[in-house]
Amino acid sequence: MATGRTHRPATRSRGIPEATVARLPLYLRALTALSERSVPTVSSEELAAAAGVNSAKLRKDFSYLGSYGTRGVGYDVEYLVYQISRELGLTQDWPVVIVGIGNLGAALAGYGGFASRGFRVAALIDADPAMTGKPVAGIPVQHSDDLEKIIAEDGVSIGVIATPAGVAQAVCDRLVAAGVTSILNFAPTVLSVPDGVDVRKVDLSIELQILAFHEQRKAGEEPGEDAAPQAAAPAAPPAARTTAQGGRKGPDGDVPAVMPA
Amino acid sequence: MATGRTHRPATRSRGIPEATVARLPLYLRALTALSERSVPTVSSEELAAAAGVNSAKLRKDFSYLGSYGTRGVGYDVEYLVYQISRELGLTQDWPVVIVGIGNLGAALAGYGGFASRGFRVAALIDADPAMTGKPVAGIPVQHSDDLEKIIAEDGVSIGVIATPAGVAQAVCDRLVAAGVTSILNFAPTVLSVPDGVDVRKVDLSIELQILAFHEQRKAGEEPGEDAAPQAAAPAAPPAARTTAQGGRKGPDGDVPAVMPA
DNA sequence: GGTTGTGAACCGGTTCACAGCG
DNA sequence: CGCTGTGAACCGGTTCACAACC
Repeated sequence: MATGRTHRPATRSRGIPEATVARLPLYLRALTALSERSVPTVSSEELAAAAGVNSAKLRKDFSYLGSYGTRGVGYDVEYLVYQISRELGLTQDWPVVIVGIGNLGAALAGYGGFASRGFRVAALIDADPAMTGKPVAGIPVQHSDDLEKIIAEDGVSIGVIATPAGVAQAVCDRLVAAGVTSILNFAPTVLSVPDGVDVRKVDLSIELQILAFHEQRKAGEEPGEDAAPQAAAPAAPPAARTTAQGGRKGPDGDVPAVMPA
Repeated sequence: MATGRTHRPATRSRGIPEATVARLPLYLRALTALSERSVPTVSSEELAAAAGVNSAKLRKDFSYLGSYGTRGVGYDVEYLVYQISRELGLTQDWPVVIVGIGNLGAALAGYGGFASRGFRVAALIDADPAMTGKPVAGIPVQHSDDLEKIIAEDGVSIGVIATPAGVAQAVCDRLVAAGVTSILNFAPTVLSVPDGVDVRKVDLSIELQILAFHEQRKAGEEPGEDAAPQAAAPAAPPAARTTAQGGRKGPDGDVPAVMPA
């Protein structure tokens, strides 16, 4: 989530927890698969397994949508597919623009999951004049000069930013000014937007770093093998750290005398 | 589930909250930018703004790492960069394999943020023999037959899956069997892995659906009443389902074909 | 003065366990 | 019976606000 608050004006009626909303697409995917196999009903247990969550959580999630199940039986697959789709707003068509048609943008344009589920790539936009007119994934790239016009004409409210980090904020500002109120950001930058605009980010490098953290810990936990290869440190002790870490240090003493040098 | 206990074996000492870990990369990025501008110190307030969080949260996060700040002054940028890097395990080199060199895989291979920060693309792997040997982002693609060998030889512990959903689980299984213990999954599937293996997923379509949910709500909030447009509803209420169980829905059930798939 | 570090209150979300119902 | 729906306990994380310290 980005800056400011946008949510819940005390509207307790439509109050679906954010965590639940984030899982609905997961349930929907599992249900769609069941639907394709013509499975008529599922129990919370089965569906939960397919979605990779536990059944209590799933039932609680569904309870926010209403009582769509049948005790002793389970959930009607088709019915639930429809209810979740509607709740997520997928019964309507969402035109989306992708800005920045580099490797990533091109990959996104061709991504299958994009076209499905009510999302439609309304336009591909790039600042490079050499790209203009070139079809990518069957859609001709348009020049960013026309960004505002494109958004207005197609009534686009969702924008995907796949530009270099350096221009992401500028692109974001233009998108927002043109009327976009939801942004999916692939650029490694923190975007700031006015209230009422939602931003979600997808950041490869952050994900990898989180994995590295756990990976490192796994290595350190193993028997004998001691962690912390402790590479050469960029020598940068805290300015006036002279008097030692007298008081508290960390959760538990951290490494002895943090001194890199 | 052998021990039921998975990760975090009562990690009392090194107990950094998961939410904090997820933010460290963000702080690191902001700090790196400051470092490049030769800024010597930052206050929690400034750094928090740059990272898009609030300062209390940032200070609390840092408190889990240790007392690395100076009261009345702030944090030493270089020192903090080092400490966070070390905490995240970025002071060592992490060889990574990318499996599935389609549009997305190729984009990832060339992604800048990948190479930086201690991650190194050790190999690109694809099942298509026509791809074998072809250089992508300067790295020759290898055939998936050699997956196990590649992982063993390079000591790869992090794998990125960018294959079609249909083969993602199979690829995952092979990666894990070969010794990979952290997986970043771009395929729209729930992967199941044994205990001790971490999986993080990046799912474009889920992100879009979450945005659509909020977008829909924004549209509905404007007027005083929240009566949804309500498209043609499917006849499948749970109540009347008493005996209808046997008569299955069959091919085009009664629900509007909301999605292609 | 300024800013960190942190106990304590608070809040959202998860899990438990069982009542309710088919 | 079996399975859903949900109140209540629980837990992790966020925010508050202030004491500790430079």
